[in-house]
Amino acid sequence: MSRTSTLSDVARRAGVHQATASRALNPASRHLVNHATAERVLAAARELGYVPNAIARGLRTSRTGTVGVIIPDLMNPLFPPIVRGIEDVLAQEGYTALLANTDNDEQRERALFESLVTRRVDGFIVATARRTHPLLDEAARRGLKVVLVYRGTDRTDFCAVTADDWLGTALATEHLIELGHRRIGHLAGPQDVYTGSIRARSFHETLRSHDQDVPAEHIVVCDAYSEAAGVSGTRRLLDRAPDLTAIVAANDLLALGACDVLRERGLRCPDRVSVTGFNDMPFADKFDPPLTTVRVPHYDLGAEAGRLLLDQLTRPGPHLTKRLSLTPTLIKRGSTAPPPDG
Amino acid sequence: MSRTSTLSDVARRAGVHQATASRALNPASRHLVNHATAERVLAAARELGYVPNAIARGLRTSRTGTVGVIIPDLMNPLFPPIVRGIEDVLAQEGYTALLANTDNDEQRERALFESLVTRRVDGFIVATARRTHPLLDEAARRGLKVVLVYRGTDRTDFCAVTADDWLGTALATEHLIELGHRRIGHLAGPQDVYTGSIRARSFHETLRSHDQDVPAEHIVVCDAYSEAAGVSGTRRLLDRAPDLTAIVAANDLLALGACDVLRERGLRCPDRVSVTGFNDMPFADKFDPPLTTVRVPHYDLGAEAGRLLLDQLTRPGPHLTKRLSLTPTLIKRGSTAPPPDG
DNA sequence: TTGAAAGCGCTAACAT
DNA sequence: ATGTTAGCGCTTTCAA
Repeated sequence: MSRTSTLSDVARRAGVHQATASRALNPASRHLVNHATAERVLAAARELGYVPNAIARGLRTSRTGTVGVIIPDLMNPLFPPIVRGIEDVLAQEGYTALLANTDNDEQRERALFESLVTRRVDGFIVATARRTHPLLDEAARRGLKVVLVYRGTDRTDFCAVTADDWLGTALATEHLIELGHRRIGHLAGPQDVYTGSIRARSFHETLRSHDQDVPAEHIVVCDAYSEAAGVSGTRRLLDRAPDLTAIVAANDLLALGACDVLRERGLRCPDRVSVTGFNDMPFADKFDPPLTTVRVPHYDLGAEAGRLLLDQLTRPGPHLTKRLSLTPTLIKRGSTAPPPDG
Repeated sequence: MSRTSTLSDVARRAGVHQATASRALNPASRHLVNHATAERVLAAARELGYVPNAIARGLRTSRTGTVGVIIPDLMNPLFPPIVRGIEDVLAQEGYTALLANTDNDEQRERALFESLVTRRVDGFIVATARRTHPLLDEAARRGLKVVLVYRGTDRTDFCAVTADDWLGTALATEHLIELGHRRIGHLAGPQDVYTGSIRARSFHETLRSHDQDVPAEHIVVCDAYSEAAGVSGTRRLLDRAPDLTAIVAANDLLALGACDVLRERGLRCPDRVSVTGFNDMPFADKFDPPLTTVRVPHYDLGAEAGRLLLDQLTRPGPHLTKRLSLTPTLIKRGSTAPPPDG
């Protein structure tokens, strides 16, 4: 392998000036070049195996055609579809997503964010937002273009695409009420995360609006959206309120943890205790029992977030702050049934 | 927000020349600078919120500190842990992974590959390899640094980290033999993919070495590693060989498809037909029935691949082609049991 | 220990 | 329709 060829190599071979070669190679400026000349340049480029250098172009144009996508945890199966939605939409305009997986670790997140800023991404899509989040504050301070996806934040100056978490939780809770449950508990997500707090409030309000009391011991806050957190949360919940006949979990992983504990304590699901999840993660229908859950259009969440960001990137001038909320659906499966004493 | 500040802004504020500022800011060359001066520069940088421009640096040094990671399908839960392993190792040396998700689409793969080459990544980790693969040929022609992970290829000039697929399949097959099965079928993966072909051959050889015949109709080749492909593959398999008492699936998704068909046909698993998977994907233990499968150390696969690539990137001179194989383990769960006629 | 100067590969304003 | 020129922000010889 010799040195990789550059624009001026192509220009020389085509017998034109560098600038002409540049114009010919760039679809947007090709019309400025004589057709025959352009052909010659294209041919030369092909012959030399010329690959444009995005680094050099980025330095010159100060646009890199990249977008930083910050994800809390790629192992959580709800995020890959969001990523795919983002990628598909961005690709339509020639943008590439640079994925950053923070693993729910603030250190890591800072480092990755820094690295993306250093790489001069044109914008960010953030799925790690907490209700108050230093990272977002700094992004705003730096004037970066940011769109939130899946999780909102307390600030109102960011575009965001979220699921209607309030509605989703209400659907799950009302489903249980309709089945006849009167002692329903809630495995809440972390309360510094928007989804965690809004789902908890929706649970509470929905029960209240159906004239059910919500004793404090019926709500337990988990410290992460993971199966392990669901296990310890459910243990606490059942220790305090052993007579619950149903549990609304703030997401599927927590619900899975709940099922683990029910099994461990010999409380059959759904015969003795019903469980609902949230997200309809892949294979939720394959579990034992199949999980009743709230389906969120994750792909579309990603796609819409991508569109919102593209809007900011491609349209000049100031922008409205748009907040989009997509509607979830209740998926009834085997993990919910009427209460035993129903 | 004013313009983002550059090295010369920092230099001016610290009252030194740009070059000095550069040296001070760069850990590797900091020792060339008077300690007090360096402090001044650092302070100035902090005050200005200076963020080095990786684009400019990359243009100058022709090293971007990035690695392209090409994944067939992020929705397949086996890949996220591989990615995490890669990222963790690369991060140790300051490299960043740029993820490219091809969605098993060759067009997409070409486009993403092109885009990564254009972005001048320093190397590639490829998990999409087929046994013969134009992409790899071109990468070799261009002299790119490439390490394969999870899937090998027919070429012998690439470093690769794979699981011992032969052993894994043998473990699963022998487990069924030991349970007493005498009519075992195989849901093979795509035969143009290394894992698909080696697992199929291992299945075949393992049965032969236990003096079992392998009629052609006991092996069905699926055209993808997906649940849907598993469904249609299993239908074909059972249509041809309805008396099978066990199925070795080439991966978990195919196994899931097999279970779907068994359920649809009223053949209870494992009572009537046992099923094994491959990979031990997340939540495989939660399925109904819990899936007996072969656990592969995915994270370590990724980590080792990262190390191999780092080696090529950071050590000068020519390199040996290393091929690493990691050992899988059989995980026995509820989807396997003695045959009904046992 | 620091400064001067060149140049990585490209695009875009300006000139012809 | 094409060429000239300057410069994006940085690192790195070379010179002082």
